[in-house]
Formats: sequence, C-alpha cells, structure tokens
Amino acid sequence: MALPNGPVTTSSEAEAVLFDLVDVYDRAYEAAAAELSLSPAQACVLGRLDERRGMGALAEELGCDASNITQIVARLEALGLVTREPNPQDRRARLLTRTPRGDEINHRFATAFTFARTAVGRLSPDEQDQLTALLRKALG
Amino acid sequence: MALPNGPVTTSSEAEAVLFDLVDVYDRAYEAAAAELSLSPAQACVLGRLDERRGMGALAEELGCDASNITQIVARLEALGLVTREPNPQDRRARLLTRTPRGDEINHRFATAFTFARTAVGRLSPDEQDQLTALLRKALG
DNA sequence: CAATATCCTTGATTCACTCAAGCAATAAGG
DNA sequence: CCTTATTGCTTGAGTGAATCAAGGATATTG
Repeated sequence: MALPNGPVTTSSEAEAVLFDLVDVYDRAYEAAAAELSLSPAQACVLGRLDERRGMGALAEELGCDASNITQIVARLEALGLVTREPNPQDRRARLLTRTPRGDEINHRFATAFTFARTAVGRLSPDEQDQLTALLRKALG
Repeated sequence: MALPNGPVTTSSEAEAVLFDLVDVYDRAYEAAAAELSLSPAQACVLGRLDERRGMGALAEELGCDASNITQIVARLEALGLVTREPNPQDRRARLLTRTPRGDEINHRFATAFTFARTAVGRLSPDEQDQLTALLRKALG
C-alpha cells in the first residue's frame, strides 16, 4: 500500500474528513487493482482505453512522461491486456487497444472498485446533489 | 507525478466529482512535497512525528511493512530531518524525532499544502458543516 | 530537400514497496 | 534461571513507478 497523502495537521473537521475520504478512496482503488493483480497505474491506463488512442495522448492526459507510459503499457501488453499496433496514418505512432481479456479485466476492476459507488449510494438523491454542489464549490 | 486513481466509468455526477477531488488533492499533496524536495511518502512520515515514536507504530498506522519505514526514515535521516535514537526502555526499538530542521521543513510543507484549507475555505461555515456531515455519512 | 519537430523507445537512476531472513533484545514457560 | 518464543528493526533481493537524457524513425516545414 502506498502511504497516505496526509494528514497535515488539520485545522477544521471538514479538512479532516476530506483527508479521510481521500485516504479511503486511494486504498480502495489500490485494493481493487490488487484483486486483479494490477498495479494502480496499470488499472488507470487500462481504464483509459475505452477507445483506441496513442501513447502521447495518454501521457498528456495523465500528466506524466511518455517513457512512463511506454513502460506501463509494455507490462499490460505482456499480460495480454493491451495491444500496441502501428498507426497507419503515422508510422511513428502506436495505437493502443484493449484486448478482449483487457476488456474483461477492466470490467472486473470496475466492479471490484466499489468505493465511490457505495459511498454515494449511502446518500439520498438530494444529498448526492448537495454533495456534488458543495464539492464543486470547494474545488473552485 | 503518480498516475491518478481513476476514473473508472462513473455512473453518477457525484462519483465523478469525488474522483476529481481525490485527483486534485493527491496532485496538490505531491506538488507541495516536491516544492520541498520531498517525496509524498517522506512528507507523510515527517508529518507524523509530532511526538517521538517508534518505527513499528508508524508502520502499523500507515499500513505498510516495517522495512518500508526503515528505508524512508533512513532517507529522512540522511537529509537531517529526523533522528533515530535508541530507546532506553527497549534496546531493540528506536525512537524517531524530528530535528529542528525537520520541524521547519514540516511546517513549510504544511504551509505549502494549501489545497484542503483553500477548498474548505471556499465554503461558508454552514456549508462546511453540511459537507462534513455528508462525507461522514458517505464514508459509512 | 534540408532542417526541424514529433512520437516513441532505451538506458540510467531514484524511490516506494513487498517479502523472506536474520539479529538482537525482551518476554514467557518450564 | 534458562530455554523458547516473540517483538522491533534491518538487510537483501526483487518489482514497479517515475524521471531525465539521448536517440531512432518518421512527419512536417521552409
């Protein structure tokens, strides 16, 4: 498990609950990935291949170096979850696609990662709307 | 930057905002640590040494292997931010203490990590209470 | 068509993390 | 006491994520 990101000394209850939420979320994500023998990074990349796309696009979206993607995708490819085909339009580029097995694992991951669903499910529809509004405001 | 933990396909707006929050929080934490040339794990450990304590206590609280703590603390010690003194009561154990410089860096980190403070600060006191209550309920 | 920029990979390095082993010291049981 | 755990931490080996610097191949631009 990755160490939690916090807490810094919290000066309000709201901050403390915020930290708790993030911590529990992150751990749940990691645990769900682990159930499928994936690292969080692998689960993340796999989850972003609903449509085929290039490595560069992923790197930009995820805010990391392209070589990091190369390396993560190489492992996903070795696991048979992703293919990396040449792009006919541009032979420098590669197009990433989930294999059927990749689709299945991704789906199982989405099922295993219940945290967000469960948490939101504890709230009534009205409360869900309130929460959404409050978090949007807090995010600025 | 660590890759984000998500999104899984979100089925509700609330889930999507939740993911956003976690993502922005985690990135802000990492960025604040980076400002002080700390890794998130180092910032985390440093932040939990308000009182002197042993390695085992930390490992348990953080839910990781003791050897992980050994290694992170070794780096913090090499940076002069933490000392690892023998425990007079139990000579197997070590007592971790922040050095004055460790205190200063920790304080600067807490100052640099504005995200939670800022986010909560965008809400009125009433809204903060609502958010706290909603998140507590969502966390179950 | 030459210079430049883009897409990705490789190699080197650092750090986080885990597991298995082991050492040293304390605690427990005969 | 004195063996036998058990506890607290470290070491070593291994994996993976991440970054940076360099480079190869293809596109694009002047």
